[in-house]
Amino acid sequence: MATDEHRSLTLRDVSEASGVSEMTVSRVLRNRGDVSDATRQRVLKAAKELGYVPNKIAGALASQRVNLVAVIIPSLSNMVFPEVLGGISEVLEETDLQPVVGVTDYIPEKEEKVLYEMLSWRPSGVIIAGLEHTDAAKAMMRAAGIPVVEIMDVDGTPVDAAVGISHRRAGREMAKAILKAGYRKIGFLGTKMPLDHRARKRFEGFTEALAKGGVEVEDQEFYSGGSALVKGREMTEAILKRSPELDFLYYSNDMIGAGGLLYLLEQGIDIPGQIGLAGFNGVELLEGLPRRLASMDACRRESGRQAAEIIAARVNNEPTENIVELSPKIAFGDTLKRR
Amino acid sequence: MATDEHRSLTLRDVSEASGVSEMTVSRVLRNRGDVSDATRQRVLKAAKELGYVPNKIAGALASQRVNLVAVIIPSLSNMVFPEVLGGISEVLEETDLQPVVGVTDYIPEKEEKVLYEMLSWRPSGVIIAGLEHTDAAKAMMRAAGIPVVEIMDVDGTPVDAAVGISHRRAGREMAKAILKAGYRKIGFLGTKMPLDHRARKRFEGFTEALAKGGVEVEDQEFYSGGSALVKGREMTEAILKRSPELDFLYYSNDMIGAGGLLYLLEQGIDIPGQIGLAGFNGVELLEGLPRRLASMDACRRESGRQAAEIIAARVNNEPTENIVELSPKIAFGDTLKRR
DNA sequence: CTGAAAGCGCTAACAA
DNA sequence: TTGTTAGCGCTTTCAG
Repeated sequence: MATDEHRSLTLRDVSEASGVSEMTVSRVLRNRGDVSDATRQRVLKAAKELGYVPNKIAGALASQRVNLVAVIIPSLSNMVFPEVLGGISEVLEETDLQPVVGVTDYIPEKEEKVLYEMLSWRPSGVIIAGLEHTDAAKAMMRAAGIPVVEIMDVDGTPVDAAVGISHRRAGREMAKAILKAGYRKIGFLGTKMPLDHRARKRFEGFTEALAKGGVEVEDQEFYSGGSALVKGREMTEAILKRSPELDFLYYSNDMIGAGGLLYLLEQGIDIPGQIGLAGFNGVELLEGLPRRLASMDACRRESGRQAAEIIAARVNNEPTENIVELSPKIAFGDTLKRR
Repeated sequence: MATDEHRSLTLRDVSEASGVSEMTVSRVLRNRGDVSDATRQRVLKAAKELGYVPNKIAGALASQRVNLVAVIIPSLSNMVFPEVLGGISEVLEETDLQPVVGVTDYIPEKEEKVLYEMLSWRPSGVIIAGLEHTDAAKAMMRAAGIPVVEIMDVDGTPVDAAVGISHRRAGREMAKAILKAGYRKIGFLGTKMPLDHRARKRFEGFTEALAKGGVEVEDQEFYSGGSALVKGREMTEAILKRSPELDFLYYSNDMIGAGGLLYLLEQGIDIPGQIGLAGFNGVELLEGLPRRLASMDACRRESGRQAAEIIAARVNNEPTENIVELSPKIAFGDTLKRR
């Protein structure tokens, strides 16, 4: 009584079942080359009846082609990244390429590891968030000899190509809008995340533009972990207790901004008269709040789309732009006075 | 002047650079078998200097082992699924297995395609959301000869193993709690999604338990697409305009429930006195709203964890439970009277 | 239109 | 401790 050790079906099984050579079976299954309709039908029938699933590992090794695109992002729970992914999928679905996602949790070492792991499957391209990577990671990407698109930031030098917004500029423009609206006592609330380079760059652009207007950030508040909505409330309460003179609060993301907004409304504070608010990201999720928070769209979906398009073009040896800067627009909502 | 056609480094390159046989290089790189410390160092040095990244495709073909676990879920934008993924990663990180995510958009044909695509890479296991799949998909999973865990639902017959909550029971328990609190005129608001089997089962359990109490759902309202928060507002307004006698609204997810809550608070309606509310999922994101919506935890993270544990055990030929039913608890929050 | 032969880059199994 | 040999399942290439 032999143990029925499991073994996947192979081309050979289909070949034997259909009485056609492995080579021809392979051709049928890939729609390559000319095959008579009669044999094609026989092969298809046999493959279906057996329940044959081709082995891409063997196929990839033989053909030296892998239809995978490595997509490396910091987090899935941020809502921002699933949207980027949506843009990527949308475009890749029209090609024979497939995205494969890796998550870094904003940790450089983990990014390096994920990248290594993914490159070892020899993907056709890499889409990776941000321009900041370890030297080893950059070296790997350069050495891989495949198209690499860094997304969601263009403030820096990409390994190969980049698509995204300038966070420095985003910070500057929000600062200008705030000054123009007449606010002068400005507080900043954000994540305690030295590794979120994009948030840092926004802050830098923000303070720079304020400085040009002769204004400084009066007070700051940082958090990490926990429910962003709750943290937004708590931080807002804390910063206003400490600095009641503030007339504007700039939040590093919409979620904490929304928490702050809800808190201030409950306190009966006049928004945007007494205090103005703005966040960042243009999170659709927040439509439906009592007031629309001022924000700035980070062009997430579009970043994904364009990155995927660059990969797809490069895979076909078509020329592409190397740096695509997208322009986020300010949404004034109901929490930032318009001028 | 030869064109510098790109070619990945191979074991052979490392072998030549270090003067050690390919086999030994392979051993060093995989930490397998005994290798003298001297040669190990030489190999490591050579590999690092060259920037060698192993080719997992060849490795997998030769060893017939792939350390990938296919994870197939309906959507990434639902917040629910990233949390499941979190649980999976958490457990798999302690093994040498790696999750690979595929998304189906709730479309059975797409699920079938994604599954086929992933199985063709010969993963070590499959974790897939739900118990409803096309016959072809079920056949593929059975034929794959690898552990398969269906998650987030146990109302049905799994192909192999299942981990999750009973949505029928969840619906029943919420209905009982509502009746016990004294509400009698009940409205239901949900997604227009014939393919969301879990929402359907909750609804079935819900009406069943109401019926036992001699109560029927008085009115219903469905939506599709758009911002859930906004839809929650709109639907709530619509259903109450049509059926002002309602004293309880059961939402099929927390997001639309939150929209409804915000709307009703703005209308100055007494919650949970005049109208009670409940959602489903226990979304952390919503903490921080003016009131906490009554809800029911779907044990998302835990489902992910346990599914991953089953896969990991099976890969090592260890025995496991086949069906794990998790028990969601009602969170009464501030919108459902307690009795 | 179809088939046979020769690998793709690595590892299992065995030999030294 | 190290090396040799023979594939893994498929596709490329070249011959019918």
